[in-house]
Amino acid sequence: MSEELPAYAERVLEVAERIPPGRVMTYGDVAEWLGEGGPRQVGRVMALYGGAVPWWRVVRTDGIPLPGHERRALEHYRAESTPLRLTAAGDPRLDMRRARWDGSGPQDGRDESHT
DNA sequence: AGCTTGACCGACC
DNA sequence: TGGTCGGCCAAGC
Repeated sequence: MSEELPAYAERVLEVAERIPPGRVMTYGDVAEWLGEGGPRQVGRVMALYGGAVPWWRVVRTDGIPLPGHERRALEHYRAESTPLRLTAAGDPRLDMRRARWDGSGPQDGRDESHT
């Protein structure tokens, strides 16, 4: 029989669902936490099957909202109180320093050092 | 078997 | 802040 969902993809989605609200992980973080594959592989999985999980919590390291879904993503970020930051150009980007979640330990740490 | 592409990343300027 | 470059790994052609 054939698997509709590759085992690797299943693991990636599992991690994505594990990310607590108000927090995000980068593609690279997911790959590293998973211990296999790379950012691009994670990105591929998200592109294909990401619709079934909180895809807006998996982002690029630069914190730029997913192109093409910015509106949807920003709505979620606002609802989850995800740390955002406004650029000089006025573009909303994720405040990665505060929003990034390494996946280890409890989901806190939104307050560390200031600026 | 070789080249291109992609929901990437880090270094550099 | 933003553009370029090299590296990365798997899928498609």
